[in-house]
Amino acid sequence: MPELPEVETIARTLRGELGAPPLLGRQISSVHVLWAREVAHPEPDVFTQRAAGSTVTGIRRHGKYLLIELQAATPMVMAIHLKMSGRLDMVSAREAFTPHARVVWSLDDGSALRFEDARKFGRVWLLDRPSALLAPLGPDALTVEAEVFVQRLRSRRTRLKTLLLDQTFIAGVGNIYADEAAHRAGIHPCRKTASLTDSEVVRLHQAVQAVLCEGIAANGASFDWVYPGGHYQENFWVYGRAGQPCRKCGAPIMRTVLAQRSTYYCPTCQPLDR
DNA sequence: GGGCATGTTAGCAC
DNA sequence: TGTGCTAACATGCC
Repeated sequence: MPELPEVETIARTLRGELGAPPLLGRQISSVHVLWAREVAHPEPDVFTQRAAGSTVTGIRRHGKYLLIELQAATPMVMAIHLKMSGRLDMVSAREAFTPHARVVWSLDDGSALRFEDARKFGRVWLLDRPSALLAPLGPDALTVEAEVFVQRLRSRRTRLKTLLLDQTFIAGVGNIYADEAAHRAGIHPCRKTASLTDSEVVRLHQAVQAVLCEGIAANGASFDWVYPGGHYQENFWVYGRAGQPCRKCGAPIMRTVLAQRSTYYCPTCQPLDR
């Protein structure tokens, strides 16, 4: 599921802002690492021992990373990246140990936080501070200022779609929101950054933040078997709509492959030459 | 069985 | 040094 709006929705859920019982304020009584080979850093013994007994004092997000602040003898941060198929859910202790559960945090009220990940790409880290982990990332896509966005874009020479997916440019945009933002801005995803006019770059910045905000307002997008909950998929203008009419101009949406990812665009609303 | 998948990264070529 | 391409990670769905 996880691009910025989906991770933001999880953060809000775990803070208790969407009505569900919060993780915020709970104490972790024990940790169970169920896929020992890779999922947790540091190694499971150290991870479980250090996290047990700590209390959740904050839940933040940068790009696609969820950051859970823990208070113990020394403060720590648990960073979680869901990659392609990870999910995080508050469940009862009884429901916690499902076939794809990779890490389970048992909590002081008898509930549990469960990290499920069918494809095993997701990772969790327990850190004194997350600065080294986050250092390569660009500013968060939701809050990056227009001037910073323009300045960073002007220092890159690549195609628009490649740039939007590059987490060192801005952090949080993935394949869906990249295509939706490019369509909203009326810019072909294959355009070279150097060819973009100043007004196009400003439009792109606004489009990125608009589609991310809409995604958050819809509690994210969900489709196929991975993630239930959000409904932004009902509002896609291009993603996954190859052959269907553009909701703006009626021309059939095209699919191509760019930066090794499926890329959807409207050939009329997003002309390549200008 | 083949193709596809909301993500990232190492290795290599230019 | 920056950019781009491929393969790899591991699994499930259609």
